[in-house]
Amino acid sequence: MDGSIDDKSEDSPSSSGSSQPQNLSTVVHTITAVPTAIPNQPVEEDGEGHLVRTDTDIGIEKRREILSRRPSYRKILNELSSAEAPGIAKIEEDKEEEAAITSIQTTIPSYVQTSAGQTIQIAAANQNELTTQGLQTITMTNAGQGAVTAAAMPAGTTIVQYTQGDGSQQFVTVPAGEVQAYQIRAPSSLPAGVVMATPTGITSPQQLAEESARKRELRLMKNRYKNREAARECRRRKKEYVKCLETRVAVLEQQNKTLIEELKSLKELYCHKAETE
DNA sequence: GTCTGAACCCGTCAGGTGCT
DNA sequence: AGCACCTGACGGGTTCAGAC
Repeated sequence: MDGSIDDKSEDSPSSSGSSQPQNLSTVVHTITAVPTAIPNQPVEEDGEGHLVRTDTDIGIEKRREILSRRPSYRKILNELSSAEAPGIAKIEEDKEEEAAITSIQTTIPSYVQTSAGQTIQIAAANQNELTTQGLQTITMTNAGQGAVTAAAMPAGTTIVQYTQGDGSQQFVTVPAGEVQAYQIRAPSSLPAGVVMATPTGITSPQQLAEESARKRELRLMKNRYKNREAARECRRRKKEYVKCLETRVAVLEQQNKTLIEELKSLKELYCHKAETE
């Protein structure tokens, strides 16, 4: 790993526990390299309550063993439901779920990268409504702006404006001169709603390097988004799986009770019969 | 009112798995 | 081999109940 991106403060405003859509017009540009914990290594307490990683291979092997034995929740649950009693729901991508996923996809933010390596998030209420046709640029003169805005934006800052399908307008700002250097396009390789801005007329190696770094960052961003969704799904399935197991336990306990009762009554019947004979 | 620990949720990363 | 997907682990945030 070349250092992870600590984007919790801005890239993930919803990390507070509520999974709301990310705020409109959020500027996403904090990319801080921090040492990441290496997961999947055994952990020990250091005596002060702090967790310290150790290098014992036992933990790794154990985990491998567990991993190699454990199929996905989807598989487990589906097997359970096919082999077991009714009432245990199969995990499948029903239409409701698909609809939900679609709605998530259509509300994801869009990103435009600047040449400074910053990523500006364009939050579109519906990605289908984010069209290049709706894009306009306004170059600020820095005169007569409101106090806060003027202070935050240097002269010549360009505002990218786009109009959404519902008529509402969104603005993002880009440092002077950068917008002119970009073509806004939506490549098919990006997730829905992610707009990539590519500089035109790149010639120098430095620009190429910058561009490849930008592409890498966009790819990572795309992966993170996908993985975020995947993690949500995984947790949902896990919950469902646990619920299913709980239901199964309850059913089996009830069966057990019934069988014990049956055994009791049969025993009594047998004893009674033996006495009379 | 403040502290604290537990429970829960979320995003991210790494590594495994299955498919092409 | 490369890719997409899945899931465990981790760290951080929030909420809430109980102790002081």
